[in-house]
Amino acid sequence: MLIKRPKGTQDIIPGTIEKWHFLEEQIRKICQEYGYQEIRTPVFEATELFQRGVGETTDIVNKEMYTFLDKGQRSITLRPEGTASICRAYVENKLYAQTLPVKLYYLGPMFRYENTQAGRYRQFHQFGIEVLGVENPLVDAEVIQLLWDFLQRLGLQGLEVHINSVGCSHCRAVHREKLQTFLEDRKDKLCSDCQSRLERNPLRILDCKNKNCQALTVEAPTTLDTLCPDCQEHWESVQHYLKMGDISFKINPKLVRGLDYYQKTAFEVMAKGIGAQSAICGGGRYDGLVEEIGGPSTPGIGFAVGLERILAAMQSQKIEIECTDKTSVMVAVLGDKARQVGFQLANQLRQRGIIAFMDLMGRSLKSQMKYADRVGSRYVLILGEEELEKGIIIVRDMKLGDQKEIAKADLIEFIQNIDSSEFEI
RNA sequence: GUGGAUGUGGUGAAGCGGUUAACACACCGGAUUGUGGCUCCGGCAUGCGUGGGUUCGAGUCCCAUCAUCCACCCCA
Repeated sequence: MLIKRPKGTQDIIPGTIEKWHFLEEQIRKICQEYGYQEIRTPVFEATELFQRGVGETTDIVNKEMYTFLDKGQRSITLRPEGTASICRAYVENKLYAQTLPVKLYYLGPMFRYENTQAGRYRQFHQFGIEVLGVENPLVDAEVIQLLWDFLQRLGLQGLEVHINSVGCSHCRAVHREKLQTFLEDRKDKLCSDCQSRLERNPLRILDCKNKNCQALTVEAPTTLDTLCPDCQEHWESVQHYLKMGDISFKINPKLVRGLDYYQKTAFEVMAKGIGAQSAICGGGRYDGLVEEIGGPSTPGIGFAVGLERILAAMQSQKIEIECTDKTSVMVAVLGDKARQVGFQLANQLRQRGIIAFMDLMGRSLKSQMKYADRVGSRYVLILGEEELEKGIIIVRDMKLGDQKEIAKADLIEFIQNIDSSEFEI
């Protein structure tokens, strides 16, 4: 093997692609039901978009971006997530001039330069939704509701929805100070990562995985402790609506998303069965992001789910994705003349919307039968010299193991109206 | 970026210094003239990730390198 696929990428081949089709169908269906419209943005953007949008202090921007210079010396980055691009598109296409809210969904590949492991890839796929223009906490609940609904429809069990409020920029500033004061005394005991976080982004210390740091932050002030009256009201309202929606959620005051743009509501969904990874979805509110990108002050909220992780969770829970094979017709021929007639026949069948194909390998009749069996064709049309002379075609039902002679002139109609009872003795 | 495991045909895998690299599945072909699923027979690795080295001799030992998987960090 001379050339292999790049690390962390995947070929989705027949046998697996059906699962993706199924997921994609479910996504489109539920989004339509909730009144969301699809948006497609480029898979690469100006690097600056993510630096500003996702945030300079994040891991994504610091170490995970696929960045390169194009031939015009522009710094380009393969999108590591969807929200920044969508806010950019919202501003660039002046969607804010349309009836609000703007409710969008997207589906496609994202890129992050990381070392791979179970449930983690360099090219992976996300489905996400974004609602722009709504401050009302009702939308926070609706977004989580859609998410929950989606996951339930897939049949996933044992999921945990964690939610938190990280407050607005005002309460964040208050919290930041309190937290820094609190941690200042214990600075020496923090891990080296957290020591540098203390200055740049102390909030992230709260969800450090280091056991030491976790112990140190047990008593630390959380964002929930320092919410301003507005944020507090919003937070309570979100919970109220969620309870109405019959969603079981856990309040996790230590939940801090890895992206800088989140404000107020933040949430994650955890699942088992995807290796050391557990998050299958993350989301939250990003009220300042559109403005940051140069648009009008616009509230926003959304989430993104990892499709590979959804599929992994489904597989570990043994949730079968049904792939119904459509009935197909295989045209088996014997001899050159028959092949030509068969070629036309297959064409005619396809014109009527029937799945029909021939052997392309020049196989013997026996092998053609075998092939039809392998690929699961329900019917085989057998056409040889004899049949040509008599002006008939043999129609064999592979499932019942019966066959019938049909006049060539009647064949198309016969296949179209086929009913397996025709073959029963 | 760091650590661990593994690398033999399409797949799963034997082989653990010595003639032509087991076996199973898959695939292809055949078992009297034109018919699948069962059975039987036959075919299918000039090579054991790659490059060095040790040795009379290496898939089998040593070194390097690459790749894959898993884990840390973080996230989808």
